[in-house]
Amino acid sequence: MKLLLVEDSESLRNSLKIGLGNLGFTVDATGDGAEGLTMATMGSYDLMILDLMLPSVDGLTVLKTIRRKKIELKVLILSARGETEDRIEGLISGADDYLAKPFSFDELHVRLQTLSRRGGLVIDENIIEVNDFILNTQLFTLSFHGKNINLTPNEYKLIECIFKQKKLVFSPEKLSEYLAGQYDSMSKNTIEAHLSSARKKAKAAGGILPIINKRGFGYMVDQTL
Amino acid sequence: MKLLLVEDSESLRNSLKIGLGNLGFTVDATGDGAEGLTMATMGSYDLMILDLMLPSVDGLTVLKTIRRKKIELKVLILSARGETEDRIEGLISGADDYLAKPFSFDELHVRLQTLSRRGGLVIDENIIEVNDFILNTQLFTLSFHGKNINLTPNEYKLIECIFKQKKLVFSPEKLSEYLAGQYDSMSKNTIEAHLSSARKKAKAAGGILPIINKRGFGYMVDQTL
DNA sequence: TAATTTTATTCAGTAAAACTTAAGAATTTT
DNA sequence: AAAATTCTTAAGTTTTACTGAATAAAATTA
Repeated sequence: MKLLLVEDSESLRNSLKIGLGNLGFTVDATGDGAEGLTMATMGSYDLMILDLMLPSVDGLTVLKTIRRKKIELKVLILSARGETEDRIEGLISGADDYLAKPFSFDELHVRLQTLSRRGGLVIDENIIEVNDFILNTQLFTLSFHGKNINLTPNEYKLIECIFKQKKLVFSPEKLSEYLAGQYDSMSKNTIEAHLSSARKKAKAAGGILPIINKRGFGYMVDQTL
Repeated sequence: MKLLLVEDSESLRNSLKIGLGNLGFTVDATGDGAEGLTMATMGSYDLMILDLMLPSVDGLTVLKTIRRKKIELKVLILSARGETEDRIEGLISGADDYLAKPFSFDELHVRLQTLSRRGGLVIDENIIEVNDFILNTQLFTLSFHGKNINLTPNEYKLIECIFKQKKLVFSPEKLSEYLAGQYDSMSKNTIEAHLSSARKKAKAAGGILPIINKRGFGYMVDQTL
C-alpha cells in the first residue's frame, strides 16, 4: 500500500511519515508541490495526502492536474484554512476527502481506512489495533496516536502474544513459554517486570496499555475500553 | 464465531460488546452505517446485529446492499421504532430476525442462538449456561443478563466445578479437593465462605446464584428454577 | 415449639499475587 | 574492548484474596 505525502511543514511531514509507516503504509514524502506532482505521475501510489499550502505549485493545482491526467489516486486534502470555501472548492476539484488542520493522528487514520476500504484496498494484515494502540507485527513496532513506543524484544513479544488473541487469558507460565521457548523459561516476576516497563512506556506516550491482569488467572486484552 | 455489531448508541454498543463477548462471540463494533457496510464486506462475519437508526447510511440500506452483494451473513435487525411497517419492510429486505428496542439481553441471546443454530453455527463450547447465568470457561467470567460478575479465583473454580456437572452433588470435601489440589485442603467453612461471597455478588447483579445445598450431602445446581 | 444441628454470613487477621523500582548480569552494538 | 542496551533478580510496596472464628440464620428433630 503506497502512500504519497505532500506536506510543506518538515516536522509534520516527518512525524506523519513515521506514524503512517507504523500503520503499514509505504510512505514517500516531499514538501514541494511540483515534485509531488511528478512523483504522483511516476510512482504508482494508492493514496495521496496533499497539503493545500505548498511552495512552487499550489495544492489545488496539483490535485486538478492529477485528475486531468486521469491518474488513479485517492487524494486526501489537508488544509490549515478551515473555511468552507476551501472545502467545497477542494472537493469539487476531485479530492476524495478533506481534513482541516489541526487534526489528530487517529482522525487521519480513520479517514485513510475509509478511503482505502472504499477503493477495495487492504491496508495491511500485519496490523493489530487495540484501542488506539497499533501493533505492527512486521515492523515490530507499537504506536499510540501515531507516536512511537520503543519496545525491547521481550516487551514486544509479550504484547504481540496477548494482542493476537484478544479473547484469551494468558497465564504467566504460558507467557513465559512464549518468550523463552519450549525448553527454557523465565520467572513470573520477569514477565511482570517486562510488562511494567511496557506499561510505563505506553503511559509516557499518553496512553494506557490495554492489558489487564485477571488476578489468579493471567493477562489479557482489556475488553472494557 | 465472529459477530459484527452496528449500533449508533455508544453506551448500548459498549455494553453489548462486553455481554456478547462473554457469550463467546468475537465482536467488532461500529456506530457508522458506511463503516459497518465495509466491515461486513471485508471481514468474514457469521452474524450481524444492525440498528436501523444510523448516521451516514441507514440500516435498511446497509441490509439491502449486503443482500445485493450476496454476502453470506445472518442479520438481526434492531429498531427503536416498534412499528409493524418497519418490521415488515425490514424482513422483506432480507433480515433473518427482528428485535424491537427496548429489549433484554436474554432476548437477544435467545435470538442469536436460534439464528446460529439455523445456520449450523456453533457459538462456543466454552460457555456454560445455568438459568440466566453465563459462565465463560475461557475468559473465567460469570455474567447475569449481560452484566459482569467479578469472581475471585476460588469463587470461580467452585462455580465452574458445580456448573460443569449439573446433576451431581459435590460434598464440601470434593470441592475442597477441587480447589486446593490433591495434597492440600481447606476447611468446609472456607468453601462456605467463598460460596457466600459469590452468592452476594450474584445478588448484587440482580440474580440468585443457582447453587443449592442438599443438607448433609453437599452442593449442586438448582434445577427447580 | 424448643433444642439441636447444620449451613450462611460477616469480619478481621493473614497470606498471596501483582506492581514497581533499582541494581547487577548478560547480551548486543559500536 | 568499551559502551549501550536489555534481561533478570531481588526487595519493597500495594492491592486483592483467603481463611477461620464468631455469629446469625435455617432446617431438622425431639
